[in-house]
Amino acid sequence: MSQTPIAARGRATIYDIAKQAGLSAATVSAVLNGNREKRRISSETAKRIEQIAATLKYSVNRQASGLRKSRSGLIGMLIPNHDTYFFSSTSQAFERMARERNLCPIVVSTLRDPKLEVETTKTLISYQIEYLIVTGATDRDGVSKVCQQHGVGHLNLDLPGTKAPSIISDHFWGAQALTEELLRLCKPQKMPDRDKLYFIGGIATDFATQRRIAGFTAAIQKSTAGAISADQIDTHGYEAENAAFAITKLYESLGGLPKGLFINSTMPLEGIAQFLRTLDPAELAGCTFGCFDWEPLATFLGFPLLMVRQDVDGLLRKAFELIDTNQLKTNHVFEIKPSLVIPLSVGGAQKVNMA
Amino acid sequence: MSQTPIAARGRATIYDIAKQAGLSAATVSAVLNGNREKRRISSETAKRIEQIAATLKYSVNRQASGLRKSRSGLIGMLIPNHDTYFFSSTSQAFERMARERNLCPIVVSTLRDPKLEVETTKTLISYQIEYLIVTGATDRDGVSKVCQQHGVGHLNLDLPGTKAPSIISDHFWGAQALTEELLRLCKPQKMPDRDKLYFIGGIATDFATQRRIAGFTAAIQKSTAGAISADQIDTHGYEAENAAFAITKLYESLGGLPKGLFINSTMPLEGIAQFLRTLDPAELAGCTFGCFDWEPLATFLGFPLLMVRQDVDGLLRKAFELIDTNQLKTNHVFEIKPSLVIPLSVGGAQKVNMA
DNA sequence: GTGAAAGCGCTAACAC
DNA sequence: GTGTTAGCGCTTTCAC
Repeated sequence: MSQTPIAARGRATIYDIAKQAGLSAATVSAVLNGNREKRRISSETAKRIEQIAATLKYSVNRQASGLRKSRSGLIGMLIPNHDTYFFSSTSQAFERMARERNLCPIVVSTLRDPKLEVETTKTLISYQIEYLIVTGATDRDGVSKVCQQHGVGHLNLDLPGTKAPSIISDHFWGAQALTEELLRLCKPQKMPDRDKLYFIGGIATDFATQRRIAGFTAAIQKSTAGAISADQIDTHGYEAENAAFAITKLYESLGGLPKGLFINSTMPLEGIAQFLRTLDPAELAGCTFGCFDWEPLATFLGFPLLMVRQDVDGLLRKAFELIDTNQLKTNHVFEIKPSLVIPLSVGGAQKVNMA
Repeated sequence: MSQTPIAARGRATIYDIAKQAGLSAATVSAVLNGNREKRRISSETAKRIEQIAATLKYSVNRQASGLRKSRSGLIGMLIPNHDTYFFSSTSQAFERMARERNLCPIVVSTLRDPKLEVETTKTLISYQIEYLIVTGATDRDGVSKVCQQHGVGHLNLDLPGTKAPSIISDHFWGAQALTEELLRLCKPQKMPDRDKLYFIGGIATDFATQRRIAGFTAAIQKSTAGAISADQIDTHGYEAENAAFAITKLYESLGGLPKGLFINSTMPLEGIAQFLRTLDPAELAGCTFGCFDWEPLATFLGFPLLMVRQDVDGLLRKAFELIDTNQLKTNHVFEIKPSLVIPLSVGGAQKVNMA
């Protein structure tokens, strides 16, 4: 079989090598996979085969070997989008850890579209991916169902599901720590309504937002401030424009900035920053700002900003730990603590970490 | 063949469907690939097959079909890293356009490491990718060599190579436009050394930096300013720290900020922003800032900033045009014009586009 | 130490 | 309109 000359097909196969070496394909295969010991192939033979493989520019066809072995060496990850720092750094860490395990990473973004999530999952499964990490998806359980039907090990990251293990940030802890720090650092205001912390951004029904509000509320209730009122929380979406609108309204109704602001994620932060640029820099000094989420440039906005930085490496380390130890059949939720990043200009220490 | 029951293997095959339908695998295959017309399969038969496929949760094995068809349906892209806005938006556009063509996108980052670039290329080729887009790689020609040895169509993006077509931003035009705008908007300074534009960031031997310096220089020489001196250009790397150091030194030696600053890319921008925060806000008003490269939050730094935004969509549109029309054998270089983004607080118009 | 042969799941040429 | 068959390139059992 495979008598066609190489040139006609473009790619050399193990049969081409076998023929040139006067050996069988089985021997060539064993050498090229490092299975020499099992077959006790002499190192000369091995060397000769490797030599020929090199001159023929042989490259294994993983479609063929994968088909035969029923293993693809592929691992997939779904993310909402690439162009947000949290997700792009997630891709970066995912890739590194996949490579450490000799798996080829495939990252695909599905734009938080439930249909696209399920479709993409099916596509990845048709390529025989061995595992799937489902990050920030909308229809997590739908994706789980498809994976289960095809026996693909998978887990949720960032947002929890009910049909697979989930690894998420400890939003409650992070929000509470950030709020406590805001309370500690902010300057008291005369006017009662301005002498409060306000929460801006996110969606009230959204899991992460809920947990963050819970942490925010808990910290305030634990403090001398005591009570918290509904008008301290504005969850009109993640879009920058909505946050800009919210802060504008708040500023107008309070007659100035409040003593502190809890900004829920970097998108709303953009809207807030946009508004703050219209203010006199002196005004900003009266307000202490905190943001749940981190990105490099945010450190250098016109005002000091406390940030909660999710532990991307920790999240993925846990994910691969579950994969490595075959713990993909549960639906446990693992919470990973983020860290609180405090700029020098505010705190004194650059970073205050974990509890 | 394939008499093993489904349950034993986990995944249903076309033989399982064929058996249940009392038909042959060939018929099933034709139906499931939409090749009914060629075989003139009755719509009832087709419907029945699809029905059975659905109940068995059949999913095609693309390792097998790809092996048979010598087509994988995979398209690869190499990028330096995910967590930089330019590259992550490149991934985003790449994915969208790949999907439009029914290709499954695989994006892998290779950290500007020449060895990893070549190794990763070989891995992707072993998975039989049909095309490769090589973005911002260090050893572009090395990657080209490997692709050519295996007959894989590919092209360079962002940085040009000599062995494949290249699609790059028109750095010269962008830098020139940015510089002209800086010259137009900046306020004259008394001290001669401060009455100049300075260029900070990048590496002198780097292609993009060279072209940007050329555009910067051309704009200045065309202006009334005339001459340009070597000390106006500081190319001590892309790292934020280097830029912070450079601006600190410059500030000290000039006794203040110059009238304008050309910041080469967002990493150096970070260092500059870091330094600027140590200054009195009033001082910033005396300097006009421009950055070659764009990212969302940069718009809201403490100072007005002109930016050159690369046309990511345009770059990838051109790339896929070459792929679609099979023009991958040349080594032409295509330059795509970026756009100049001018904040309202500076220009009046939000955006001044293309020449 | 090595070869022959079977078969992973699929598609396509050919047969009827 | 549908079945039979060969074979994509590889790995692996069995045989010697």
